Amino acid sequence: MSETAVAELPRDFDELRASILAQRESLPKRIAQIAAYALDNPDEIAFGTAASIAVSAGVQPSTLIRFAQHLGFDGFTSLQGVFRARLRERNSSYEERLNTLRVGNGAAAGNHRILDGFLTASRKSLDVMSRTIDEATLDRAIDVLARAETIYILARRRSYPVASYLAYALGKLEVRNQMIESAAGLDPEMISFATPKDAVIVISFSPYAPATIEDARGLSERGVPLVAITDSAFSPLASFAKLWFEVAEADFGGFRTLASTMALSMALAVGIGEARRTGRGKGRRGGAI
Amino acid sequence: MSETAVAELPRDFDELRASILAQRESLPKRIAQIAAYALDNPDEIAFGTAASIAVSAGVQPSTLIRFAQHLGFDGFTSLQGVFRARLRERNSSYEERLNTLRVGNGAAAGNHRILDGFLTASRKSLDVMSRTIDEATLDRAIDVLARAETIYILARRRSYPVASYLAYALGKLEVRNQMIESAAGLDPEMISFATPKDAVIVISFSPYAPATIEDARGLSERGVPLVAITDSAFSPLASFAKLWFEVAEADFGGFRTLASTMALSMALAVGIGEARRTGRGKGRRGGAI
DNA sequence: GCCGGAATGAAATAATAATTCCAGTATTTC
DNA sequence: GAAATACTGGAATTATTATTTCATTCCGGC
Repeated sequence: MSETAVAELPRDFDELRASILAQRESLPKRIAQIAAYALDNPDEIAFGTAASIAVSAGVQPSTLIRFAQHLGFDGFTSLQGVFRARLRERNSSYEERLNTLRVGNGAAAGNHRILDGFLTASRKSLDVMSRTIDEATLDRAIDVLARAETIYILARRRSYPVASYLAYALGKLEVRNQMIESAAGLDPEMISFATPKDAVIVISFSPYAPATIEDARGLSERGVPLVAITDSAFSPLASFAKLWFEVAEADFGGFRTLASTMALSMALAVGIGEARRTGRGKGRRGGAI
Repeated sequence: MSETAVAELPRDFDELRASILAQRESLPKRIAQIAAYALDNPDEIAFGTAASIAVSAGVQPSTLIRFAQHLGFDGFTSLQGVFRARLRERNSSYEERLNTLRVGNGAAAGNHRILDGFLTASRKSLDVMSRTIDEATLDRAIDVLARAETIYILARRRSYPVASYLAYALGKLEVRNQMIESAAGLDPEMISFATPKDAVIVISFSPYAPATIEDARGLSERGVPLVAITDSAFSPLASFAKLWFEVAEADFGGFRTLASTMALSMALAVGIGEARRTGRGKGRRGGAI
């Protein structure tokens, strides 16, 4: 009953692990059994019910509760919370930081905070892309684009900077490309030049520029291969582009970064360049699909 | 009540995702709302309870169950199972990937390696900026720019995407700005409008675009305050800009990233917006459209 | 070999969460 | 424009799951 030197309760998984290891000698047999099981099968603890875990670890449910209480928790549920937090933590370590970096507060360090916010948001975007990018899509996109006679680039508003970078990089790599800009009002003619032998890179994020969507749809209907970069499976682009990347950019103060979109674009450009140089995409059809 | 042709139920997350996408057009409003939420916050679904998810997605718990049934599951619990399975699997595959990245630095698939290179280079650039940015310069630059009647933006070639982003962001923030583009050949006139009451953001990296340097020099000589973003103290811009940032972008395969330049630009834009809103930038708030 | 205290197992209970039901409201169809 | 149908919100109900309780067993000291 009395606080038998339970110290403080572990707040995260590492602390919990350390706590278990520290007292493993002095634990009762069944508790030790659960402790070993927990460290070996953390996912089971995170997802299972007290009963199911008990069965698979060969103890009674009540033992699980006693185990949790031994560690200083008030029940199985809060112990389980730590195991779950461990799984989500991989994703959300930046969230916390971004939340503490609100734009408005703190007059003195305000500007530095803002920069810090964008740096953090950019890093987060990059990390998310590291984890979620689909290699197969990347390979196929580069394959399709490397085969194209002319690559049309279609992006407006917030995505326009990416388009201009792509045009620059592809130009440097001597890949023929054509930006479709809205300024001059020549878009319809430009678009009419595109054939199924060409390809389009289209970039648009919510709220989608209507002109971009319509142009993309038109091109798609005429059989021009489309590679889209967009932000969700619900994007209109996702519905009619054969190949599309989902890019989740973090934001700060309502302004989303372009960090991972940019990195992806650079990779596309260089990948296309490589494919052309090594002949992977030239006239040879029937490679990888 | 009868089995209304619900097809087969998704066994893993990818199938589930595909299933959602396939019918997204025909889903009822609230169901679609949950569908979007689920694809955006899969972790919430994996760990939350029906009630907690319902609150955070802004629907009723019963809607969640209807959503699950729409997809062919017999209830929320079995739907949740798919989200949990994904989390377990993703976890192991993420660790796998990290390992292969460390090990097979050269042998890995070409295109993925390229993307990875740009992601890494971008991260590195951000880290460098975190460490080296000069707060005082940032504060002063934002102060100067917030006072300007019109902000002129001057950047070409590789830096042009940054300029176009700045123009977009400042526009959003209702800060009057004017890009100086080379295309139309109107630059001289545009530049002639600038007065010491305005300010210029000029961005250029080695090899510096001659036109940018000349324009910047001209503006500087006419007393227009200059804020420069460039890559070294030896840059010509550093010599005649009162305020300048040194930005060291990492590169991959000879292509430098724009990650930290972009982050800095976003911070400048938002910082200017903040300064205007809070009146820090003198009294000229009416200057914007 | 017996006693006291901790540890354990098993079942009862309390808490929590999923599901169902129904009334009211939109939306479609004829 | 009316009827039918589908959708939604909210509370009631049922199921599941964590926790508590208590009788029993185990184990070291006298």
